[in-house]
Amino acid sequence: MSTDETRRKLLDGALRVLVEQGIAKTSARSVAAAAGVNQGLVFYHFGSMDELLAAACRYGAEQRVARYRERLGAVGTLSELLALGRVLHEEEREAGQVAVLGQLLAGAQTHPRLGPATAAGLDLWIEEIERVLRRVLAGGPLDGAVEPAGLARTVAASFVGMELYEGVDPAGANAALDALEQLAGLLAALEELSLVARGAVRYTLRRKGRLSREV
Amino acid sequence: MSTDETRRKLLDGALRVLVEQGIAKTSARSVAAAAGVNQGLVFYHFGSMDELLAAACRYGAEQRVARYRERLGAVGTLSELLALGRVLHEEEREAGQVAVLGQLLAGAQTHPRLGPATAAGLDLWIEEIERVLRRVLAGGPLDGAVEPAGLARTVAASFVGMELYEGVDPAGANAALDALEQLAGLLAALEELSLVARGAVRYTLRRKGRLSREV
DNA sequence: GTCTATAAGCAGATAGAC
DNA sequence: GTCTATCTGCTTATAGAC
Repeated sequence: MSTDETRRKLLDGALRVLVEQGIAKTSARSVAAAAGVNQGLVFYHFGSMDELLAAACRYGAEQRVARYRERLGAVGTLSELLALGRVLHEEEREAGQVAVLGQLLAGAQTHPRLGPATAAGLDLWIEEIERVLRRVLAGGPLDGAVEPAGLARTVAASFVGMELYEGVDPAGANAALDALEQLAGLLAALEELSLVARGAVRYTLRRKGRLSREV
Repeated sequence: MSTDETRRKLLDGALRVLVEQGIAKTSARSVAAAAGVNQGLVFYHFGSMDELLAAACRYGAEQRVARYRERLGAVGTLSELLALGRVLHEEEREAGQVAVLGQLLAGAQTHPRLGPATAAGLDLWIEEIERVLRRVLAGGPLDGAVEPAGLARTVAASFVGMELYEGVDPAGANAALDALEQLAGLLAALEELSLVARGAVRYTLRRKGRLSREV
């Protein structure tokens, strides 16, 4: 069998075990079994379990982000971004892929090699989110008031937290997402304010921002 | 030694190992060593590791929530809540206690007994947050537009995600928190809008809400 | 590149002395 | 209630045949 094919099988197997059993049960044996290859090949191809997990993290994040790149690129308004967010959440929850990032984030505390790899995987998501946010916020009342780079990181981290929360309390997570939708809807609504109201809001936000910088 | 004292030592030991080594390295042996007691006592007092972890989760959450209950009760405005949130984040990050919830959330997928216990631990936080939100949002422009119960869950889940993110990218987490602060500051500023602007905003939000319910 | 076999060690959990 | 000793099974990782 070709090197690439076995490597790919192991990476897919690692992601599947992470999704189905969590980081605690993700061992060289369980991954090899899921991949349908011999256990020793984990170490032949990746050297250690840490390296396999790090590679799987990158591999999985690339796959998922590529899956949404086109749809994210088509987003032009905050409302559209919001709608895509809910779709994305449903699809990722079903596939269990965002929870994998949570598993790896938790495991990163023990496996030091895993920290940078997980951060890199998250960065792939953050990069896409930031690009969309920059486009969507431009010209609106939030333009200049919120840093897109930071907001993208907030969104990504919250998303991961939400997926982990969903694992222990699906009803609670649903209520949380509804509230988030309401909140984001309010922001989107701000963009449709009448001109006079918008002017007053912008004035107040600016004054507020200056004050808070002085304090 | 009394039953209670040994139990408490084991609970404290479990939390310490969870903070310092993560769920993956939290074993009966490591916890007993941290607690300074014999390994067999884990099973005498708790029956299994799952039960010990579940009990430690509740125990830790109760401790931490009690620590902030008074300060949370003194919060009267969104700005004050925001300021306390940042303080709370700093203190919890230092103690590593919120990351413990992340560790347990990740582990809950494998240890089924851990799921409900972790959800219960999170609920202690959510309950406090919800109470404050209800008080702070009352009368403001967001009153009636966002469900406090759902928003409290969003805040809690995002907080956990943020703590896990901080573990792999402290600079990124800091940028994320700054953006969150900007965003929350904008919401707080909305409460200080002039009367005419506030009326326009409320009108727009109501119309928007009705529309989105129709769609 | 892939296989089997195995080393060395840690896991959860229990039995029985004290 | 606490201790030691131990069972069983799983872990990462390697050596060496094919």
